[in-house]
Amino acid sequence: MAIFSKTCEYAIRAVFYLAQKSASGVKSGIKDIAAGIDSPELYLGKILQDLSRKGLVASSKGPNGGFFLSSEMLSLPLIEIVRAVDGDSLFTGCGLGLKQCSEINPCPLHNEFKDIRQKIALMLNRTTIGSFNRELIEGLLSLKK
Amino acid sequence: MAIFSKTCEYAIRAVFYLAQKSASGVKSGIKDIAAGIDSPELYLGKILQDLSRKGLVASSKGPNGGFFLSSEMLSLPLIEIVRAVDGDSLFTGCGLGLKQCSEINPCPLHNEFKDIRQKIALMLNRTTIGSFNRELIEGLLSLKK
DNA sequence: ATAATAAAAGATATTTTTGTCTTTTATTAT
DNA sequence: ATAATAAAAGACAAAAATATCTTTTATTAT
Repeated sequence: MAIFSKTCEYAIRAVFYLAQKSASGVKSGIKDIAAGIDSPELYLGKILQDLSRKGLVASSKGPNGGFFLSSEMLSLPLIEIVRAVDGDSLFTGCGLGLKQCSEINPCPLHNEFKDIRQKIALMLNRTTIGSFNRELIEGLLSLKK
Repeated sequence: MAIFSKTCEYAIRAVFYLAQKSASGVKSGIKDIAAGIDSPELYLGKILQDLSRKGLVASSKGPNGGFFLSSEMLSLPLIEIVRAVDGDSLFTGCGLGLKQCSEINPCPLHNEFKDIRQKIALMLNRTTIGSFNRELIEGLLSLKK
């Protein structure tokens, strides 16, 4: 198992890609993005449509159109993307899948998971969508393969 | 998304259930276990068969038969179950799904994930299958609902 | 106005995961 | 030996996630 769904992995890689392009004022078509992050083009289209409806990425149609991020979007924490795509089960769900797991009715790993979930949330909260622009532009970080 | 697959959640809950029963020398049938952890009976059968083949749980057929854990099994770290069911992608895979992500070719979240994966592995390494027997017997911990 | 471009939307297909059904095999008690 | 019990195994089914195909809508440049 991975931490994120495949859909969410594509979404995160796509917004990192867009962040880097948007910082220099460039819009990107689905084709570009899919090539840039090595994802299935049409599937990625669906994902970005969804993020667009939710206001986490911007888009414009027609010639010279494409997807891009506003400066406000660039400074959103990455957790917004994860929440939009995978929901918040990663941050609130029981590690053993119990619906009624809670402080007063805990599963065996309740406290252990509380700790781990919190660390994941903290990491995703302090990482903004635009965090890695410099390293991405310099080619120090990879979004594909 | 959850950290573990549903299959793995059932597997962990089942071994915790078995640990508690096995500590008092009792074998459990699939029906018992499924009722004890609120899981689909036949599906759980498959999961336990698999763990049995891999030597992580013991079983005997026929009247008075059932599943149980040896004392060695009781002291195995929980990570053995996770590895057997979900593989080790949780501990080694890239958080963004990149096949070739590594120290020299890192994804943007490489270091962040290294840290988190390590914490998960640590937790699963120091938790043994029998860790929670006392609390389970006393009814302080829940394995169902 | 028209043609070209690119996202949006809806329908469909494939794959993986989860769950069920049926038959077989091993063990035990009578 | 026989019947009852319980796991093992194989085939099948349903649901969810992932991926693709086709048509529509909006925008821009000519």
